[in-house]
Amino acid sequence: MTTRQGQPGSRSKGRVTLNDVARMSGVSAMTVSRALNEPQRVSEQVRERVEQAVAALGYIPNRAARSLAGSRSHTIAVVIPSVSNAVFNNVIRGIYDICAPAGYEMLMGNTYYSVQQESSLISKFLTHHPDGMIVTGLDMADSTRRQLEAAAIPLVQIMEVGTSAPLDMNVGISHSEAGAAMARYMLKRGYRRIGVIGAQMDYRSQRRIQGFIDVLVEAGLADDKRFMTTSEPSTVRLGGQLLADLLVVNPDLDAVFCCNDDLAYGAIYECQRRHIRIPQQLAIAGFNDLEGSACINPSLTSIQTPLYDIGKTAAQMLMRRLAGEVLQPSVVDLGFRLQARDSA
Amino acid sequence: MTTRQGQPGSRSKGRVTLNDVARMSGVSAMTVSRALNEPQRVSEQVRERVEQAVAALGYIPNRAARSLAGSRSHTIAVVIPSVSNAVFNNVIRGIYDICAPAGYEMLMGNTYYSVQQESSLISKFLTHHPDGMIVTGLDMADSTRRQLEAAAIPLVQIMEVGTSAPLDMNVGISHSEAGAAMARYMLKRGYRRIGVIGAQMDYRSQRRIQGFIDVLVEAGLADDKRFMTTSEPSTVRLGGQLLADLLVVNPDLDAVFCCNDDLAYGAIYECQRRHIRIPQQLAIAGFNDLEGSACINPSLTSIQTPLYDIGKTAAQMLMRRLAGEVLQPSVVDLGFRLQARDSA
DNA sequence: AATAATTATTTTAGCGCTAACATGGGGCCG
DNA sequence: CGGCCCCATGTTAGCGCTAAAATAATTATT
Repeated sequence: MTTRQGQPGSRSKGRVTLNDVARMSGVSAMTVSRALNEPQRVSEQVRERVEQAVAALGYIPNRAARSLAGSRSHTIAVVIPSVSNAVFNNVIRGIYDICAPAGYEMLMGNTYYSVQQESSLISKFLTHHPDGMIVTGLDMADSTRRQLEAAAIPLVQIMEVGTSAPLDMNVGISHSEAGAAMARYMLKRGYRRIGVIGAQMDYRSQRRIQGFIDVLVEAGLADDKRFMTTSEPSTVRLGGQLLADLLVVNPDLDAVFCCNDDLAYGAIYECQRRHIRIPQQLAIAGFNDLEGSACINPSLTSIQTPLYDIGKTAAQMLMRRLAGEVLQPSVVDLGFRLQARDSA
Repeated sequence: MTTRQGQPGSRSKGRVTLNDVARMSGVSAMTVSRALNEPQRVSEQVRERVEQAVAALGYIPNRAARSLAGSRSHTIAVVIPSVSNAVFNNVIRGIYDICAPAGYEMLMGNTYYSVQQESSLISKFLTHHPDGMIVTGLDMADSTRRQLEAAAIPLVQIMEVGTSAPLDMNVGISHSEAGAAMARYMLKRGYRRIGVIGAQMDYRSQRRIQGFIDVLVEAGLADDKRFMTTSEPSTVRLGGQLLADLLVVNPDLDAVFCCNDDLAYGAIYECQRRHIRIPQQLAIAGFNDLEGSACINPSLTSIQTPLYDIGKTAAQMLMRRLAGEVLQPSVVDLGFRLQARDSA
């Protein structure tokens, strides 16, 4: 094997450059650049010779030089709470399916549901001078807001709409409306002693729950001791524990809204262990409608959100803006769907 | 709101540069560069004036220029099958916890379990001229192998060890040994009519299953019609369906090894629906030991792998190599643990 | 006090690429 | 056949930063 120890400090890494390709194919560097980036603008024979030289030399373009020389980085920065969350995975696919064919790269990072981490991540991303940015949520630190305004790049805030004016563009759903829809559904089904469990209380979870509770208040059925939340990260185990805690205080509950499906799984498992029949003794509903929610026993009633479309739409808005189009309106509500199943 | 329509083609974006900061703080650009990157090498007063100027001007460094001028990009490329997979999430955290404090950025991308996607992703990543690279698995296309050799950057192949010689460094576990350990465990527990279900048959899943089956063969208990696999992506639903299919052919099975926990969840749900008692009538085991596996009913027997440590160790090896250290040996097997629970 | 050694800062040059403009050689018009 | 436009390609300059060498300012040593 060749040595890979590198040679820190060596200026040139002896890599093949555009000029090497130019020399080999007998044209100027600029023509090679065009042959690679706008193939239709050079003659066919030149294109072929350049392609051969590229292959023969193993030329790998240098993005840093390209970004620096051109004024565009061909990069979109995507800021989400957690890539590992199945919810955001779908959003990312939607973004990717638009950005990749358009020649844009995605720079992706996690905030881990922390405003502070979000700020430092966005600062870091701005050093890449991305051509556009997609950020989760409408809330952010004031300093970050100012940085983004100063950067003056197209920006789409995703996941939620309606809670405040977006900085630029905005695609998502109304989480408070979704929470309210679930509450109305439960009321219609006849449940009256309704509890709520929530974890990882980011703004969107809070709004879901607030929307849910507002409806209960209106119906005169809200009771603070039935609402149990924590800022711990959502896990299946935590769902079971929160339900257990809730039942200690409220043994007579007839329904529980879990602010996401993972918590709902834990709640269902806990009921199974206690031989509580779902939904006869206790109805359970979740939020996000993950893949497993249709399979668990009983199947889980949940709110399905247009995750893929949120990502896709956000990316499309960005692409159009980058193509010079002026977009009106810039707030898009994609709506949600209540998926009724056996658990509630 | 300020206009964000951008001005494609404008050469300079009128952004604040290092020279602006230098002018304002009354020193040369080089001194500002040092004040920011090696603060201990400039006098305290200069450092302070520079910091003030940076804050006042809202200076954001340009990474493209930095990469181009220096010979290092301060970037580590990470190539994994799927960021959304909970398994890789832990690995990523391990990498991040080492790289971030060392001032390295992570460029992350999915291969979606496709060799072709892996090749194009690696090509794309090489255009960023990362200082190091972490790639999942030991298998890759020959052309990719050559590209990586030509790039001559430190490389760590992660997740599995022992199936072939690594290109450079290697950290992981032996999946065939892990599969074998599960088979021996099942045999010891007295199961004799043992089936296997597998999906998303990447190399590592295949090796788990092969290791499992090899032990059955040795025990004279292997039966091809009890092994059911598909290349579809693993889902909970698919786990249920594969188990159902398997039971049609083998109604007398007494145990099933699922090549990952998601499939095992589906299998458990399917048993619940059919009122098959686990493990009395049918034992079920998974692989990966996800968070929910301890909570499901019955709790799932699974193989726990040192995911966080794999990421951390890989990153550490890379960092040491980048610091100029020569590492021996370069293959690290971190081992696994069989987590016995109620399901098998 | 003169010199050497060390530290702090500046100067110079250039990383690899592309925007903008310049050039040259067809073809088409009047 | 000169003037015009159009196309393919070349030339020039510079994006913002840092490596390396040069210089200036300070401290240590004799």
